[in-house]
Amino acid sequence: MPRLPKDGPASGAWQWSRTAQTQRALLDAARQVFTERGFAEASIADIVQRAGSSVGSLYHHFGGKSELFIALWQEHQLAHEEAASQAVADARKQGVTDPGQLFEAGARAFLQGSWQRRDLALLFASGDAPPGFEVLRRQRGREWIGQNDSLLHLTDVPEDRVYAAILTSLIGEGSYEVAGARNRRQAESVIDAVIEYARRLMAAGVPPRA
Amino acid sequence: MPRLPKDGPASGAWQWSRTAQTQRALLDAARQVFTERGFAEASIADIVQRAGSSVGSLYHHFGGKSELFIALWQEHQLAHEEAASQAVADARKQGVTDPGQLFEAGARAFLQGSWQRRDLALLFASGDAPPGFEVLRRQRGREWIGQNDSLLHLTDVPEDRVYAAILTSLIGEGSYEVAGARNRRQAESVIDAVIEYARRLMAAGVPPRA
DNA sequence: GTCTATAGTAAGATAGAC
DNA sequence: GTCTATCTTACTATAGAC
Repeated sequence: MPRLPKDGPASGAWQWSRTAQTQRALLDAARQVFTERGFAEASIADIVQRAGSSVGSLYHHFGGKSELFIALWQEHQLAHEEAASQAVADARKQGVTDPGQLFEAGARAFLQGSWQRRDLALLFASGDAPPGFEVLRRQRGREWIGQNDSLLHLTDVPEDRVYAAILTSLIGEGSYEVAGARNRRQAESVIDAVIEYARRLMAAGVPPRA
Repeated sequence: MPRLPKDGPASGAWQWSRTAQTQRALLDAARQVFTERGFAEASIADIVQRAGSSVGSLYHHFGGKSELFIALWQEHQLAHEEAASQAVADARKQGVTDPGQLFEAGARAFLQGSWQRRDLALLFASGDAPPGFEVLRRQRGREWIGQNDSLLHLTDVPEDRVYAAILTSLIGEGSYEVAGARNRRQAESVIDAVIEYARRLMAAGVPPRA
């Protein structure tokens, strides 16, 4: 089923590179197939078929099934984090200075993003992912906590790692439960609960050292 | 390389079934290979070779690579939970009645188990596992919380699920960090930190409902 | 530089003899 | 119950058209 060359760039309005189009088509198809069937069950053939592309193309642009999955995650993650950063910036503009409240604003925006784009949030929290993905998630989560909760000067000592890891997994688990909510109202209720737990955790800072 | 039938149950002392021996050999080999190379990278051929068994035997007893992995996890999990239950029972005998303190005793025993058997704890927290494993973990974690923290009557409403999920992932992440500690002293220090965070989380019970 | 078609390879799964 | 031989699937690599 070859594409028709007739349908090419007629009106000079868009000379978007062919590359960008192909990558977008593959990412969109990947989103469909991965969210429907999970990572392991998804087949490359299925993805490229829906994208109207080819196996070789996928390997050319992304390097493989795993890398395509990770690219999809990075896109999702970026949207999440931008929303959170924006929310923090807005709060700052309105005069909020308390780090706890700023973190809360960011976390709330982050979790609301999990409700929009539920499909992806559930996928990435399902554990059905390529080898090494969990490591990436942990790294990213730790970096994110480090940025947002700038009050804490997190180092590489285990006690700090535990704090960051637990805050991250709290947000992560919350994200999963939000995505699984039945309706918007329920999602908001879950978000409130998650924020409350985060507040408790941060209340007294890191525990005293030896 | 066929096994010699000569070496059978000579002195009637042990009539352990052949089945039990084979399963043990496969589980032991699986522990070695999975902890060394992870789930995805591990090959069935490698496992059966180290076990002195065969591919067909593995499929006969366990059903496949994934099921073998899960059987290994269940064994590990059982040991963890028995240690925790024992610790709770001991605390009760010594007159402790406060649910928070009882939970703490169980959680501490659980985390100490992650330090012994570090290899398995790291494996199961690495995310490199068969499809569906994450679902099993969540289920088991939720059941465990439900048993141990009997003060809370957890139901299936999202707010309760969040609480259970977060407490579970707190213990899970803690378990991972404990297993990655450099020495016993450091592990104890991490355990203290995790217990402290759990205490904060449980301090005020579940959040108020609408 | 971009993509298609196709062959190669590795490994998990299965069937059937013993 | 155990094991070998075989099958199937899907990732990987490559040659060459446009």
